Amino acid sequence: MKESTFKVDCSYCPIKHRAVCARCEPDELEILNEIKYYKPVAAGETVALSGERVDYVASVVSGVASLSKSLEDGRTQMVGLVLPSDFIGRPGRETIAHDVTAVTDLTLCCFHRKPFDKILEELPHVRERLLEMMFDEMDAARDWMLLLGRKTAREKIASFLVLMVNRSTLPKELFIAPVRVDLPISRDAIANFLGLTIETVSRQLTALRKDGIISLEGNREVIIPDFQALKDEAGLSD
Amino acid sequence: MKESTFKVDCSYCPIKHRAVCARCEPDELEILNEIKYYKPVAAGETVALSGERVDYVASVVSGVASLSKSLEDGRTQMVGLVLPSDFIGRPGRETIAHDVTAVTDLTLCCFHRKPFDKILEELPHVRERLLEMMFDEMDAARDWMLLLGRKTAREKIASFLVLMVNRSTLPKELFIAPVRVDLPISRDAIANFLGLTIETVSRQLTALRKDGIISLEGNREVIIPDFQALKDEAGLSD
DNA sequence: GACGCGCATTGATTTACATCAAGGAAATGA
DNA sequence: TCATTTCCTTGATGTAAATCAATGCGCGTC
Repeated sequence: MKESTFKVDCSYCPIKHRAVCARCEPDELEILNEIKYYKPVAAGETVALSGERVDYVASVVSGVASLSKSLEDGRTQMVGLVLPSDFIGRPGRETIAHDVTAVTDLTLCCFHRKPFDKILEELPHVRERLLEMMFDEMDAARDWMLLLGRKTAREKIASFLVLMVNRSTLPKELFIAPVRVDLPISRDAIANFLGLTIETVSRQLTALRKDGIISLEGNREVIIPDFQALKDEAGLSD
Repeated sequence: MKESTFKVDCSYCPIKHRAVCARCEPDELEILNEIKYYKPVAAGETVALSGERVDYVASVVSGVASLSKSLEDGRTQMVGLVLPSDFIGRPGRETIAHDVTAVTDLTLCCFHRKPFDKILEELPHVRERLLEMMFDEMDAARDWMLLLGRKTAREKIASFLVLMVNRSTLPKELFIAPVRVDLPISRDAIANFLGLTIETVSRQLTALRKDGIISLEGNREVIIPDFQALKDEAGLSD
């Protein structure tokens, strides 16, 4: 099966200010451009499986992907939510230790792994930016550990909504109530993200609704009349 | 209060093969050496607090430290266990987002932060190694998220013991049963690490003992007659 | 329009772990 | 030596979330 892949010019790239290439000079972009190709992935499709060989690393240009790990009996935990500009893959290693799945339709800006490893040695701006992104990801992971280990179901849901708002809304928009967010993932995926069951997610969402903290429009849209009230429910620290 | 700090020659450094400086050439070590100082920290002391300014980054030469985050009401989650050769701090940023505490007496090999940031730009081997260490830490964090979100108390305890064995025992020694481990942290710290209470930790340890998976000698030493049996209890994947 | 299918909600019940409450054992110190 | 403290274990009880089990709702298909 031939994969449909193609190349695109960087100048109109929507993630050029945040992705791993954000700090690059034009000549550096030119070098990256030579090992790059775009790759669409349909919602629901597997991008890579744990332990599997992957011969590229990539930036997410558009769409949402999830990183997850499972126990043999099927219990699954999402260990990362990958949004546009985020980086997928591990340079210098052929395999990854988690599954990567397209949650929505996805556009990846892929770099062949071996030449990318070489570029990492040669282009300081790529390496610098990647290191910074890893530190940010590590901080987010630590916040998530606090959530998974110590927060109640209600706090988990509230934290999740706060995260969704922060990642999809400009800071200044937060002052214009009500805030609206479109949830990018299903109840089931939220449950896997928060270390809960789908039933608990559903119950806590309706509980927050009954308490007037949020209101729901359809299954995917959440309206938040008072963002501070929601943050208070989240136990702070995100 | 004057801090007691001092400098030490790198050639006998016990962590020189794994720390952030592991890939350095002699001339690079020389440069690092100029901004470095040793710093002892007593068990129980705080190394740094969340949000606080820290003017150094450091490698742990000996001892164990913990990274933790708390909610306002006191619930605490350990988000990292820092062992010898591990790196503490965030280059390029003045503050960190978690508390760092000395679990045992600690020896830190500190680098003044600002010159270290500069060195990171200039010495590719440091940057390279740091990036690799961050990826490893990220993988470990993801394993931990799976544990926190989806494992039972018994699996958590077993996973913790497996981790302790893997970090303190050479692979080939695992074939010589029984394996012995010294737990570096108290029950209370284990509870904070695993997202449990101290009582549950205690109960699960005695349950594993009664089932013949482990035996306990004093409060800190664990003997594992059959390491594979313990791994089976851990739900695999560590 | 009726059927099936995939998601989400809601209710009843169970259970794993937390919380509350006592004690025991080893370390520290007068 | 006996307090005192610190750390750990064990037991009784409570509870938050899981599990089990219907039911509802939108949506595409025949």
